[in-house]
Amino acid sequence: MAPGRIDRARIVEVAAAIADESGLEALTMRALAARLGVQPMSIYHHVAGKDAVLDALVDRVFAEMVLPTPGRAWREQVAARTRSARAVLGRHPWAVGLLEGRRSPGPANLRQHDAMLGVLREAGFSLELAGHAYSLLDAYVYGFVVQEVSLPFEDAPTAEVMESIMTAVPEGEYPYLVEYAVGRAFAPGYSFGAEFEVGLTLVLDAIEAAFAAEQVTSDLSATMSR
Amino acid sequence: MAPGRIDRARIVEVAAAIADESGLEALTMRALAARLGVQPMSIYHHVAGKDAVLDALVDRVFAEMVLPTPGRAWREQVAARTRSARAVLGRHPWAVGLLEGRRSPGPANLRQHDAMLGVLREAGFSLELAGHAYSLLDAYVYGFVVQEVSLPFEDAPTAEVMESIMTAVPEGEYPYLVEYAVGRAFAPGYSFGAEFEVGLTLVLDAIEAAFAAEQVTSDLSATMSR
DNA sequence: ACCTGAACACCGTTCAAGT
DNA sequence: ACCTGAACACCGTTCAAGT
Repeated sequence: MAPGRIDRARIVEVAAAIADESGLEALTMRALAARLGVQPMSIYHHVAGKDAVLDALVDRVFAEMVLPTPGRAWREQVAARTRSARAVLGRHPWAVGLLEGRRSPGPANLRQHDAMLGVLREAGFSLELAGHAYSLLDAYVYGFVVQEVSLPFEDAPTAEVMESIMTAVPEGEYPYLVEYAVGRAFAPGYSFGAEFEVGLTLVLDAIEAAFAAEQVTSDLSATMSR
Repeated sequence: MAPGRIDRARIVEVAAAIADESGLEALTMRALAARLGVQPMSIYHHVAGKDAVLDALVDRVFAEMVLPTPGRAWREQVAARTRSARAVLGRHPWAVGLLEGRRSPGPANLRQHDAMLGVLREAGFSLELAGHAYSLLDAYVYGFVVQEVSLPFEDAPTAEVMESIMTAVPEGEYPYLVEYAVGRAFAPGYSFGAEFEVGLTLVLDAIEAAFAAEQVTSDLSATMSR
């Protein structure tokens, strides 16, 4: 591509690269322009402003997630898309913060919603229960990622980090927290990331149970109306 | 208080007021100073910088949440604190966005963690299961609030909003989403907020079942070692 | 000890001008 | 049609100075 030739897609692509590499606060219109080899004002010829770039960025993230496909094994489809969503949001840790307050879902976001509802509906979920299930699953993914990106350390804490945290805690102030840190969170082999599958299983179990209960009721009413 | 006399507590209090009234983007050091009746630079005498103000702001939010107290009825205690967390985060919609990437939990945050783990441990949860349960519950609350603050409308959508959303959607692109909107989300009486209790019940049911399963195993091993 | 004035190195965006 | 230069009204923060 010739320098100075830019379009909407390229702007969003470069914006994502900057955010991935240097964080959201490094993503300024001026930095974006510099990386595109163009003056800041040129960008405004292709997008309405920074907010439009951020909206597009969020939708780009949704586009990276796997789309579930309807079929008999709803649980596997839903699990796959939920794992994918978590992985994608983990790869772009700025994305979940960007989500907050952004009230204009893009096409990729809508497509995700549509596909998830489709899987549940085709599996036989009522409209109500499909809504409950999707809202719970999405809340879980978003919330888990929020937790992950606000851990006081990245990946596993080093011995020094653990030491500094423990000494910073006033003696006896947080007994259960200390018990948990010593006995589990700071124990060798523990990683917070592994909690994801545990929670996902609990959530899916709960949804499966609710679905089973619904099936029983609808079978019953079908029988009764016969 | 005499004008020009400021301290850390007052700075954080006024910062919260600005964010509540006008959003996070309105919270600038200069606006904060103006409202405190002081020059911008005076603030730096009491806090390290804007980041310290934001950290304090987050902890102020945690301090607003109800603290669970240990007791026999763990499920009620946990439900109460989870509802309280959701209500508080809903009252300060900027808070959940602030959480992201903030890796220095304050005392009120630690106290919340400690109290929740305390309730579960005193009820007989193993360290592992207490961790699973708390991580799931917190993910649910954070994620639910993220969803709530990124709905395409505030509270219930007006007829015009619904109309404009529906006409903006390409014909037949999102069949399941349209079905859900027409049949449920835009139906009279529906409010997304009500999904919270449904999801919370599912989450608590799942935790209760896991706890029961754990009790059975530990009773069994107690019997076998006799 | 606490507050201030001036300044620095940034922002996003408007507007009028270039080609 | 697309890009630019200069400017405006902001930011957070440093530094040296006041009281």
